[in-house]
Amino acid sequence: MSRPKPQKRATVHDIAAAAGVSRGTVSRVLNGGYVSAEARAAIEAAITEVGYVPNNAARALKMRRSQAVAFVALEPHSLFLDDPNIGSIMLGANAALSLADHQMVSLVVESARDTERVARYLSGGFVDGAIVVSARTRDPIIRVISDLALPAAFVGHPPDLDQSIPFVGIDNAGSARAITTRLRSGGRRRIGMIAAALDRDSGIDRLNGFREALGSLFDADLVVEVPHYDYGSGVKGMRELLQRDSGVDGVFAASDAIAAGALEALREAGRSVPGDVGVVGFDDSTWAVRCQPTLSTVHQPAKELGSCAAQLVLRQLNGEHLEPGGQLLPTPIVWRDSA
Amino acid sequence: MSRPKPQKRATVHDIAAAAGVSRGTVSRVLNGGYVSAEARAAIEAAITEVGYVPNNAARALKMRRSQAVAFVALEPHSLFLDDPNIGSIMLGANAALSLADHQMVSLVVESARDTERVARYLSGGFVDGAIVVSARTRDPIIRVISDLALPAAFVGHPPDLDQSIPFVGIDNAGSARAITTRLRSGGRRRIGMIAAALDRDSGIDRLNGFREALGSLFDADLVVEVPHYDYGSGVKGMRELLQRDSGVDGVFAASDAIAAGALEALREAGRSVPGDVGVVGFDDSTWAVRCQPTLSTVHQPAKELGSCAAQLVLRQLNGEHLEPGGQLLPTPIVWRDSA
DNA sequence: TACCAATGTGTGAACGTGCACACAGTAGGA
DNA sequence: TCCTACTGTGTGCACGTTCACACATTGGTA
Repeated sequence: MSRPKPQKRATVHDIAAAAGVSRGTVSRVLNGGYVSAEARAAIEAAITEVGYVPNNAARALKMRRSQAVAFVALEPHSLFLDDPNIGSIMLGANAALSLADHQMVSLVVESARDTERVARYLSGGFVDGAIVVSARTRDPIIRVISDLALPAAFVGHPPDLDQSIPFVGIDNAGSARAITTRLRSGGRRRIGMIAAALDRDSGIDRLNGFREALGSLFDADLVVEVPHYDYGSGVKGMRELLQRDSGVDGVFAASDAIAAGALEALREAGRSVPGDVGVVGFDDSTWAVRCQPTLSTVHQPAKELGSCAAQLVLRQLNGEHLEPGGQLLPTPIVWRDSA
Repeated sequence: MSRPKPQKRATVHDIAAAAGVSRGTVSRVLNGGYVSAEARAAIEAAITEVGYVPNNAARALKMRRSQAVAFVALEPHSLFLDDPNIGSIMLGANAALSLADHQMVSLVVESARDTERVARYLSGGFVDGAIVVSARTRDPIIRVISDLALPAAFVGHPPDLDQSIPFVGIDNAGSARAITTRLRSGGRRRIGMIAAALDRDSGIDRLNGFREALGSLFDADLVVEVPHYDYGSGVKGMRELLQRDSGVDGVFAASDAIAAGALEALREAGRSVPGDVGVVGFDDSTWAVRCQPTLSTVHQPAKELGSCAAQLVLRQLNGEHLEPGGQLLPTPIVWRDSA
């Protein structure tokens, strides 16, 4: 595994020599400062001629800044493919970082091997900060960031999140309460839930909100737990729910993908939606409009979540001291056909 | 915008001092070499005590290698959200790079501003190579990579691709021909196509394959062009196709998302599928199984595309000289209910 | 004349790392 | 005894950049 060095590239020295000046002057042309018109012209000519590009690694070493921010997706396999929010969050973060002339680099964490490598990468000076999405309780990455005091922001927050790290999220409990209440106000009495991802704040809070909204109507037997927010979990979860109680007339699915799966299972079982059973989801993802019937759901401002998280990191990078805690973005309910 | 430097971090000097040895010995502990047992023990103790982490930026500068490979997604907005393949390709690439202990960093290019910044990033020494997905004809990024002679691989290849850059793809024309032929062999006569992304090789080749398969049956009037591979384009495209000829009995959609949209438009128009109209898609994405009816489609080995592209980059990084050209992965046809 | 400010340029040091080299001590064989 | 091989350690340099400083020239003012 002997790896040949890449071919030599032009440096500030080379263009200084070509333009007949010193490297200091070249640096001033690149970064601003007093430079005479003729020197500037000669240097710019030399730069375009040899096709010089500055070496970011050297700059990062000297400046202790890379102008890059990591976007860490702590996602198991299926989620990354089925969760439509992650893409929107990324695009929102990228847009905000782009405006501040920062490069977003996104890192996928799938395995333990990935975790260790990403931790090394984050601590190695290649990035100035990090946006962390969908962290689970006690994820090692959180520890690394906290130990390093790397400027960071979370999208959603795990229960044991270090209080010094700011976050942006939505009011999962409140939103779940609101949509469950509306479902209930339609006159439905036997309302179940397909709960998912109970190792994350989002999963736990949605379940809590559901329980609060039902009050005395709540029946723990009508809560089916599935591991992930995906379609397949929805199909299985709904089958299980029907088996536990064939009289359910309402279902709160912890995500749109789960709701779509539930619709499939209900079709299988010959139940009509919303006639026999009302179904509501969560996310307002592309799933919501392509289902039959279209889903009533909680709109999640994914793009805004991304850009807000980016802002939180950028503000820390500018030396601002953020008061601890986070902010919650509003989540309007979208009422469609499924309930 | 005065930005404070991050707090000082421990360096090799610090742990050398703490362990009572020289920096060279510390370096040998980290990278292998002759070190006595007691020196090693003292150094390792010092490392864990002060929580030392090596500075990758300095290492990258010295070694001219970063152990990182860029994954460049040249995707307009809608595609990144609607194309399920991009996620699988990413995961495949990440897995392969992970095994070789390389960090995958993915960069999103949405705007002209992004293009310029990503070009700078790629040329700045932060990555050793690049995987480029879904490049369009004459994309500036291609030029940058080619000028820099950055080890790279493409997933799919634009028509004017520099021959020295290897690629991995699928036989779009052959696959389109195959599935169109099977659709035709069911006895259908008025077969249309919803063609998309005609500024890319994939879009062009799928259209060509369709034309070849139909031969004399081909009617240019039954080809509707839409800009993207997404659901919305499918709905609009199918409406347009029905307007042009209400007698169509078969449709080849350039992607599963488009096919799903077409199903929606057909439902709107009161046509049954596959009774009145047979529909086939392309990608075998999650769309295919969640449609009603489920889609007959071309399976695209997204994960393998990602890992193959990663291998191509890794081989160049190991100094291997690749013969020009690319490789095409097989694409089995999956026959389901929609045709 | 002497002094200061403004403009323009060159030089040395440092960021943190890895590697080549020099050097020291020990052991074994001719 | 001398030469060589092996193990172990310290030092100087280079990677490419930016910044602080020194220095030079000009023109205006006390």
